[in-house]
Amino acid sequence: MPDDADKKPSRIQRRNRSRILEAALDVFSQHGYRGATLDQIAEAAGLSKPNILYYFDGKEEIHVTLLNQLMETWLDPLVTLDAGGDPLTEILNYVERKLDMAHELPRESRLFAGEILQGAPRMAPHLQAGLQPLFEEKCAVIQGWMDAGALTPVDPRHLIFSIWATTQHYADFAAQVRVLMRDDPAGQAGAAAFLRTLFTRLLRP
Amino acid sequence: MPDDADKKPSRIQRRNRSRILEAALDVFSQHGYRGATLDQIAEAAGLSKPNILYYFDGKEEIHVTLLNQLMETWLDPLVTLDAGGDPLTEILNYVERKLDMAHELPRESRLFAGEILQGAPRMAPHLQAGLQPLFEEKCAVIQGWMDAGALTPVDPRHLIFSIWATTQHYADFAAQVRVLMRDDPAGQAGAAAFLRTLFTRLLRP
DNA sequence: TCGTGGCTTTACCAAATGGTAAAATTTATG
DNA sequence: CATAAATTTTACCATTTGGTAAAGCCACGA
Repeated sequence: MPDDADKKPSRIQRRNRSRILEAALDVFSQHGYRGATLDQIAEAAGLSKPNILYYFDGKEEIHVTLLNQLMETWLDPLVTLDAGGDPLTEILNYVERKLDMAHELPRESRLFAGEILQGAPRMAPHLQAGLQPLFEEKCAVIQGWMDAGALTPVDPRHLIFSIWATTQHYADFAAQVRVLMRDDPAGQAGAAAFLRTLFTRLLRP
Repeated sequence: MPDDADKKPSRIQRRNRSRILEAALDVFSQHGYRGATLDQIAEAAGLSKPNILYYFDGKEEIHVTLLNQLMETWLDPLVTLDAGGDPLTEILNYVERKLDMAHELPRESRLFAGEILQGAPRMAPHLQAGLQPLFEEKCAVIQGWMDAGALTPVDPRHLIFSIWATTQHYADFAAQVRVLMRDDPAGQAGAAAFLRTLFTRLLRP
């Protein structure tokens, strides 16, 4: 059993586990947890279903593993928001990084969105333990900037929500955006410019 | 067969069909299309599974019916955006109505979000035929306001996306918002105030 | 009261799906 | 090379699930 946590994984184990996770990201993000099947994941990974169950204890473990890995990547832009930097620049850089992620990692964004949409049944602990402390830390940083008069005072919590919502929208609602933008190739740059304006005008004192 | 479109439905038919749709909204919005089962819907509706299939041809027809009904409600606030009104007031009223809907009809919001998230497999035609023309009409209205100098000029398409994203976020990501707001009872009013500030500062010339 | 047609239940079914046992095969190791 | 360990395949299985057939029930008009 490669699931034993005490031994270091072999070359084959690392390769196959990452193949499985890559395939599972595709399938889960497109069909949701329940909509994804082990057969689909197996085919996308180029492995047999029992072979997949040799590497993971079950469908749920694959999903949870994916979600855990995702949390790091996902929170990284917020982690790097620097209390010592220029306030408005820091916020605008955060927005830009989140928007880049929506464009570069749409599957991850949709996987996350699907999980939250259904009430975070397999992620509630991670939200509580991983996201909440970081969120409150950065809210305090932003509140400090506002108290110092460096930013227009607004509720930092809703500010962060609005950044998440507006950036992730381009990944999570891509099907809708595609229809309404009629494949405008300047769409991505347009979104960046719009959001820069939006948050600059909100926050510049 | 009550599915025949030529006869007017009986009292019982109307009652049971609406029971089924109400139950299905609960179940589909919570578990997604594939995650929902006819048994769950049947139990929630207080009917037997074959009885449900007496009123609807199958699972997919229930889902599509729900989506079709939803479209009207969903687009109504945008429909009522009035080219003759005061531009900023019209936009802020639109934001407010969308936010109210997110709070009052979260199941509908999540049903819609889930469908788009998975690429709108059962809704693409409706987006094209129902949403797109309305979207472009209202974009033109907003563009007109901007050209007249009544609003700060920004891309109206991204403006509308940002309104959808920020308002629906409170319904679609409620599980996350709940954790991070720690059940702050002033949360709803806070969101309304924040969004009013956000879009006022963006758009007021 | 007796049909008749609309509605509901009972008893199923075939396919899909998550998962397992164990044989077969490949890979690493002495 | 020989042997043990790791990996993969083959052949299954039990449950769930969307759906159906047909018998039974019930309200209502003649």
